[in-house]
Formats: sequence, C-alpha cells, structure tokens
Amino acid sequence: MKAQPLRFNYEFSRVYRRASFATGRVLTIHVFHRPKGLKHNNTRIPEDILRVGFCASKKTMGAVGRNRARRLMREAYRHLEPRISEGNDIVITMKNVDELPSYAQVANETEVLLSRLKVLKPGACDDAKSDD
RNA sequence: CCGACCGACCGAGGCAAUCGCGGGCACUAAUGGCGAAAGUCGGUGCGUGAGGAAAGUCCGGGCUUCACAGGACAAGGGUGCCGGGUAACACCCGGUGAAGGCGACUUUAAGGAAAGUGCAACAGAAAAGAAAACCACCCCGUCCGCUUCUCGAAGCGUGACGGAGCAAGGAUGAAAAGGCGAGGUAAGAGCUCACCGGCGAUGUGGAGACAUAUCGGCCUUGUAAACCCCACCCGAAGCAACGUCGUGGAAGACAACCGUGGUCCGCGGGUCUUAGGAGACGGCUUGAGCCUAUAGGUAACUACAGGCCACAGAUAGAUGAUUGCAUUUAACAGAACCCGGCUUAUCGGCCGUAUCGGAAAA
RNA sequence: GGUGCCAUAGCCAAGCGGUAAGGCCAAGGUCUGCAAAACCUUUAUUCCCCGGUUCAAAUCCGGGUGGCACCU
Repeated sequence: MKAQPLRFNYEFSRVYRRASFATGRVLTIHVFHRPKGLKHNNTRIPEDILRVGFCASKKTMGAVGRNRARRLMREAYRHLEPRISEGNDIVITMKNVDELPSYAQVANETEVLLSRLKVLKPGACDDAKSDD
C-alpha cells in the first residue's frame, strides 16, 4: 500500500502539535498515530495507510535547494517505506543548514530517527537489510 | 603579438545499466476490485518531462468577471528630439542634437523657463526686472597740512568729511545680467566696432528632428525626476479571476405521502427549489508558435509558399539514488494561465563573415 | 501565485530640497555619608545599498536588498 501525501495546513498543524518527534543533525521527524475513525470532510480515512509530508524552510534556500532537499528526503523514505507500520502521519523536515547534506547522510539519519520513534516493524528488518 | 571594441550562439556537463516519479498514446487475451454498460483503478509497452534568465513583478497585451454599453469634459495616472516597426509598449530599428573617448565606439526622461506661480539656505552690497554700492576708481565742494609769491591767492597731498558718477577691478557664492580685444572716457559701461556665443526673421537643403547662409536688434539666471502649460495614451480587478457539481448545514415551498393525533392547525420525517462555505472537476496549454526558401526594406520587421507538432502541464506541487566509463571541472538558478519586452543574478565555452589603438616587420 | 506597505542612534520615532527634532536606555560629571530623584554634558557623517536630476538629496526619479501585512 502506497503512502498518501499530507495536504492541508490543519493536518500538518495536528502532527506538529500532537506528534512525538526525534531530531538529528540535519533532520527532524514527527510521527502521529491516527486514532481510529478520524474523518476528513465527513469521509473516513482508511486506517491501514501511511500519510507523509516533506518540509523544507524557505529562509535559507531558494526553490532549487528546497526541491533538492525534498528529493533527498523522499528517496530516503521510499527505501524504508515497506518497514514502517501503518496508520501513522509522518512529517520529515530539513533543518536550516548552510550546505545540503549528501544522500547517504539523509538516508542513514532517516532510518535512525524512525527506529528511535519505534515505528519500524521489528520483523522486517532483516529482509530490508538484505535488499540494500 | 599585446590591449581594446562590437555582437551572435550553446547549456539541469555527457553516455550506459538497475530501482523510482509526473503526465500522454496504444493495448488490457488471462486474472483482481467497482459498475448494467461505457469505463475506471490496477497492469504491460512506446516515446516524453524546467530556463536564459523560469527570478524581480517594472511595463505592454491576450483571456475572464464586473461596470459602462453612444460621444465629450473633468479628476487621477502615464509617455515626451524626429521618422519607422509592432497586437501593444516605457520595447526594437534608423537618424538628429548633446556629452565622453586618441580611436573602433559608447551613453542620453532630449517638449515648453518669452503663459503664470513657487524656490535659490549660508555667505554677500545685491539672488531675479534695472535696482542697490562694502573696498577700490574718478570728479566736485569744505576743512586741514605743505610749498610758492605780488600776502590772499595759486599749486600740491598714501589726509579727513560730504556730495555726485561708474559697475571695468577686488571680495561672497553653485550661479552676479553674454565672452574677449580695440576704440572711447574724468573714470567707466554693448556706449561704439570686429570675432565668438545666444535670440529672432528670411532664404536654401531635408519627410522631419535639424543643418546652413544672410540680415536685425543688443539680450532673456538656474530649477519643470517643483506646481504647471502643450501634445498624445489609459474603465477596474486579477487564474486564489471565473465556470460546472456541490454530502452536511441555512432559507423557502408542499396539492399528494409517512409518523404523532378523534379531526383541523401545528410539529417531526420526506420531497422539491434557491444561494452557496469546505471539497471535487474544468480553466490548463497549438501559440501574435518553430524551421527552411523566396521577395520587399539600410534595419527593426513584413508578405507569401512549404514543412513540423519534438517544443512540460504539476496541484503540498513531478527530474532523484547507486554503480561504471572517458579529459574530470560547472555559475546563477526550478514552470504554476499564456505571450512580447525591460531590469537584475551569473559560470564556462565558442564564433569573427566586424572594427580600432600600440609595437615589430615589409 | 497575486496585492499593498515599510526601512532614520542600542530601542521608540519626527523630519512638504538648504547644518537630522524629541523621548527611553547607556556613559561621564554636579549634588549626597551612600543611593534614588533632579540638573549638566556626550553619541547618527554610509539616514538599508547603487546610480541619476539639482548649486545642494534622508527628502525627487530609476534599479536592487531585507522585513511586515492581506487574499486561501
């Protein structure tokens, strides 16, 4: 099952307000476990999907830098997606840094932070590592 | 050879493999979800996917809604040498004037100050109608001093005071009412004259800006990116515009239907209508389009013929990761309705059919 | 994406072309046994940056940089 994007401002705000988060050198990750029966426009959100949003600040980077940051985060997330347990809203944010980090740094930090937040499925670890 | 000057062009540096993303077209036999079907989700294949500035939002349009549906004026805003180009422009091309450069060449918001008003601090005598006079200059008068002699007159003066003349010199200022030379004068002054500059008139050349010749009088500060005058132009807002659908909720209607009720009214449900917040879909990409040839034009550009759709259409916003190869190094930077310009940011390469200065050689 | 506004000392700010007001804070001094209050003195020389008009620009004009607000 593929992840849906987080879209609306109130959805991001809910994640920022009520989620648990973890911070690394270049990333901050917020994870919010949706309660059952959460509605959007009077339609039930399915409980077995992931929703994710990627964030980069407008202050230090131009549009090119923001796009680059989002691509790095999306690529790192794509490799880890099958191991993440469903029913969560996740926001991954690039911190304000002078130089953009390399992909290896972003991928490594994404895995560390997600495991610290305990949303990785324990059983799937071995399979994922063999894929890499 | 060195140093300049003028333009034109190219681009996520390239190629390959694997995984992954957006949208387009074709297929979807078997199997899977929904559907009566068309189809859609999914699947497979093919080709495709950021810029010269996409930026700033500084101008000009298209397009949409509103207003006016005709014309004129006013207000507000804009443009401003001349001619042309263009859908239009504050853009482009060609020319004129001015300024800069040895030169190739570059820059130029460049109408009107004699329609009127305002302002010109400080300094200075005086700062915008001709008036005034600080120092100095010149003349006259009185006094004072000296000299001479015929003894109350004459002459003289780095002298004092008063009056008149002058604006050439000094001094102030960004700027002092044309510049400079000669004549002239008590001293001086366009007071007179020559030349230069400016203004006006006439002639000639030019489509025009303007150039040039002759004559005239003798002058009129600067500022209009101060108000203004003149000529021409402009309705407003913007794709978060706007159009379609629109659960819930709101308002209105109900002849008939259901519940409550003995019946009517009423209430609740239900049905229909209206505007429409959230949301969805459309607007959304083929266009003042690109390439080639011919003709006109100095050029910008235009006309016509043929060819091409390769030239994005996302909707929290699509181009990434890893590995390998070769010369190993990439700046500014990411479409968001679409075009024409301007401005700003910026690396590397390439071209010379174009030109100038210097040096050397012939 | 679109629209509007602003930038003056450490802070708040005035400033219709002619030497950049004022308040708070700070520093120094007077006063006091010591403080507070009061009084006096001091601080802009790139008025966000670059260019232009003008004799003269914080002010007028053009371009840039940074910040704020609104449209959902």
